[in-house]
Amino acid sequence: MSKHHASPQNIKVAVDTAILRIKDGVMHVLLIQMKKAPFQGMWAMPGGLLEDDEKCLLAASRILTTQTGLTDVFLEQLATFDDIDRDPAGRVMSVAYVALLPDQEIKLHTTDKYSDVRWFPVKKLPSLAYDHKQIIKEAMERVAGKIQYTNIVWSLLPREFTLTELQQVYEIILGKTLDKRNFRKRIEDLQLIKPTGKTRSGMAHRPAALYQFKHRKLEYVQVM
Amino acid sequence: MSKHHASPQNIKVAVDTAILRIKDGVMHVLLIQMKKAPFQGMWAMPGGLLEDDEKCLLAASRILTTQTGLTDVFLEQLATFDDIDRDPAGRVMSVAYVALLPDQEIKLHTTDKYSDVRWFPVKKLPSLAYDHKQIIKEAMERVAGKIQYTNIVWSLLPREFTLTELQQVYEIILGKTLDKRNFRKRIEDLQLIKPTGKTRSGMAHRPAALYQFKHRKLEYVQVM
DNA sequence: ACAAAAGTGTTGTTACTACACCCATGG
DNA sequence: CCATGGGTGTAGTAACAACACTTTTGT
Repeated sequence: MSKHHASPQNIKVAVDTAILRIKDGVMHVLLIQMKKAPFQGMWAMPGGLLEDDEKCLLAASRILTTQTGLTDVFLEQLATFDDIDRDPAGRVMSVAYVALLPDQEIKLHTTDKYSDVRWFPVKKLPSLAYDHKQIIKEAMERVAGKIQYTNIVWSLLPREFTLTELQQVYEIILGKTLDKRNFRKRIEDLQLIKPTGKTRSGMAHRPAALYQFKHRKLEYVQVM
Repeated sequence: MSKHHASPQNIKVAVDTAILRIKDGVMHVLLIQMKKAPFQGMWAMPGGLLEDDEKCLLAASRILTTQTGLTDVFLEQLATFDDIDRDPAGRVMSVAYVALLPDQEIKLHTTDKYSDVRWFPVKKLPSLAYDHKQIIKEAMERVAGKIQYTNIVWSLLPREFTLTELQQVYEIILGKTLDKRNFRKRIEDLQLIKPTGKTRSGMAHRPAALYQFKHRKLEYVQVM
């Protein structure tokens, strides 16, 4: 309803982005190390206060591009976190976003705002500022849920990939192994991907056929 | 990350609640009619600006209680809506919530803030203020999705209910008819409900056995 | 006795699971 | 020729879909 009272609000709005990617067989999240008190030396998700004329999604996108240089990736709102004392500096609520990146070389852009930027396995997080531990947990739950009834897995894979790579993404996110033949049957039935005709050779085994997604945008399909 | 800049923000935060309930066989949403310009005479979801020391969930709960007098109902965050010009009076973002109520007599509390309060079928909405049409649409999608993989259906039913009433809730939300025998088999397998021993008589047909949910809180189960 | 909703089983079909061997390549 | 991961089919089982009649009550 957004009705206006006489008394002005004293609430600030920040946007934080959980930037997720699979690396070395486990899910990683991009964290920055903070320079200033009260969280000096601690790690946090990249984020910042929202500008007056900026949509949250745009702010999340800006944060993502600043840190990674990437633009065309999966990005969606997760939830808004507003515990009264989540920020010791005052009432700051965070509209959190989730970004999913393919497993590729990413040049991390360190800015002078932070003392460091790094990928951390989500299961081995350092001590985090604010309520970011909770936000990352919910981001993971969102991904694990959504990979089962949508095609978002495309966002975690490069344009061309092998069936084994596709299967590994599912195995990592769901935390269980899958039967190769049953998995391939399932994927074929869904008709989400098509062979590119190319193969990936150079390894000491039979070359794997490369596939690509027919559509690289969110669709709803019962995968598992 | 919630870092603080020198320039103060000029963004307000409101909380709006989509209060949903099944009535006369279709989903209804509670709307209030606005008194003031620029949306005078138009309808909107109840809501209001967030207080400085108030959590969003608490604000949503307060809104719900103010309008309906109810307290112990399903209430969860939906999403945050922040189109720059969603409110012509300035930058006001809305943290939207969804409330689900059982189909029972509800005394609506009209306050002098609004000129009217009413239930509207979600498929026959009047002209709505702000982006509330979109918010209600997303609320409905959330409910339709969540009823399939959780037990939230309890929130739309009274404490005691018949199997037919339970089935009707699914049929209304999913928008399709279900086979009675298959439905009952499914529900029995899930073990979410138990018979109360009582029956509902007084109608010109065989009395129906009454059931109740074992747990009236959110659980994850594949229902359909 | 009639109308109206409650309650109840079986069968065919489809989807899922479990499982093992040959293939193509690089070293 | 050996090591490595790529690629493929079948059979048994479990889940799901389709379907119709009898029961109990109120009028």
